[in-house]
Formats: sequence, C-alpha cells, structure tokens
Amino acid sequence: MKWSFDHDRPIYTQIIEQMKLFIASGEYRAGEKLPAVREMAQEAGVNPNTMQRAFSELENAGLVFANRTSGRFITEDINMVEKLKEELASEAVRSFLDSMKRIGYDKAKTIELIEKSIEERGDDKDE
Amino acid sequence: MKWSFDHDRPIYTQIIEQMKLFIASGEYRAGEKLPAVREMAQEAGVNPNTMQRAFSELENAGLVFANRTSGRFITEDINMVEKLKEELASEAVRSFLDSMKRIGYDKAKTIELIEKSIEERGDDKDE
DNA sequence: ATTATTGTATTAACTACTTAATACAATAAT
DNA sequence: ATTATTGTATTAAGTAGTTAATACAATAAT
Repeated sequence: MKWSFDHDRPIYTQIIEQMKLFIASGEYRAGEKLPAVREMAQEAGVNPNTMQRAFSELENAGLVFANRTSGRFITEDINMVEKLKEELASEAVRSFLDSMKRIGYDKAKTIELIEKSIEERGDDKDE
Repeated sequence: MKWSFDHDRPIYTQIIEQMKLFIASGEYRAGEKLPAVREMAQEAGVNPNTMQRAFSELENAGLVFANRTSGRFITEDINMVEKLKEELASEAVRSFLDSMKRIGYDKAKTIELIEKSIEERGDDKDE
C-alpha cells in the first residue's frame, strides 16, 4: 500500500510528493539505497518513464542522487532532510489555515475543530 | 482576484472547489443569481466550455440550478449549504492531520505547531 | 573480457483537458 | 412577433501526461 494516486493530478507530481513524505518521515533514511527505477515503477503500477521523470526532479531538488550504475540514493545531507520536514509541515499548516479561513471558520473555531477531531481520533492504533 | 488556478490540476475541478468555498462561506448566498456562463468564463480567463463543465457538475451535486433563460442560481436549500460547509471543514481537518502524520509529527507536535502558527498570524488584518 | 544491472534517451501512440468557433434551444424583454 | 440573453451542444484543433517499445551508456559483478 506504499503508493496511491488520484486521477486528477499528474502521477509524476504525486510520486514526488510521496517520496518527499517518505524522506521527511524517515521511512527512507538519509543515504539509503533505492530500488531500481524499473522496479519502483512496477511496484507503483506506472510506466518506468513516469517514475524516471519524478526522480529526475527529485535530483534537481538535491533530495536524491544517482550513480550510474550502482543505483540511486537518498541524499546524505541530514540537514536537508530536516529542512524538508519543516517545510512540508509549514506548508501543511499554512494551507490548512487558509482553507479553514476560506470556508468561513475563524481562528477559535478552527482550533476547536482540530482539538475535537484529535480527541475523537485518540483511540487510533498509531499515535 | 476572485479566481486563481494552478497548473497541475484540471481547471474545471478547481472551479468546482472554489465555487464550493464561495457557497460554504456565504460569499455567494443561498438563492443568489450567478452571472452568465460566458461572463464568469471571461472573469476567470477560461473558455466558456470549461466554465460550463464545472457548473454542470455543481448542478449534479444539487448546489446550483439553472433556469433557461433566466440564468443560474445557488441552491435555496440552506441546510445543504450548511452541510457543505461542515463537510469541507471536516475534510480539511482530516487531510491536514493525515499530512502531519505522514510527515512524521505526532498529535502533540501538530497542536503545538498550529497554535504557534495562529499566534504568529495574530496581527493579520482579517480574523 | 563478458555479462548483467542500472540510469538515461527517443519515438510513437493514446487519452484527457482546454480552447475555439459555431450553432441550437428556450424564454424574458421589447 | 421580434430580439436579446441565457443555457446547452457539437466539432475540430492544440497541449500535456502517460504508456509502450526500444535502444544506448556506464559500470559492478562474473
């Protein structure tokens, strides 16, 4: 269940986003070797070209690097990984608050809703 | 500045989303008449067909209705509007918490970040 | 040296979204 | 009755993402 895509956005964009999440969360660790493009493409159920395209952008961002032919690896720069994590979180918060504002909820109501929702999810198995 | 689109999702989808926000927030009120399709298309800078497509889906959802030729109107069902608002908020909260979890933040850290962010935004002009 | 594995590039076809131009359908306004 | 306004439908062309098939490039493994 590693990969899942919706239908109204480019797949390669979603691969980039999900890889960023995997890197930020430590599911893929700094310096870790990745499976081959063809293999990841098969796992994800997409064409190798599509997977390749996603990774070529992740390389431009410096988050992964490729050594022909030993394979592809997550960056070894743990500062970059930490920075990525903070950026993703910051963007998640920003866009959430923006959405709530546009829907018509003020700060107090937003805090109220999120705390209530977290309480209700308190018995979830993970965190 | 009413409409704004990004480039990696279908425009008609984004129109639907933004219209839902306008309806939920009361920017467009229940029963209110909408501008003509051609006019809205011009304002948004898109083709009339694209605008039409978005509204035909909003009609399927029951959020608007069209009277040829008097124009198109927001639903008069205020319960539906209220329900829409709650659904949008619920989805925003759900996806936010999911994102934070995938990035690797636990409940406590998530609450901490959002409260901190709201404090920092406390001097904003609106809400 | 040869082979297998890996990343990378190329070309063609297919699909969905968007635009453009135009026409038709219904009815409110005159 | 005529006209203008509105929603709606149709057809063709353009663009971007995806798939498919294939080939090339570099090097680790043998």
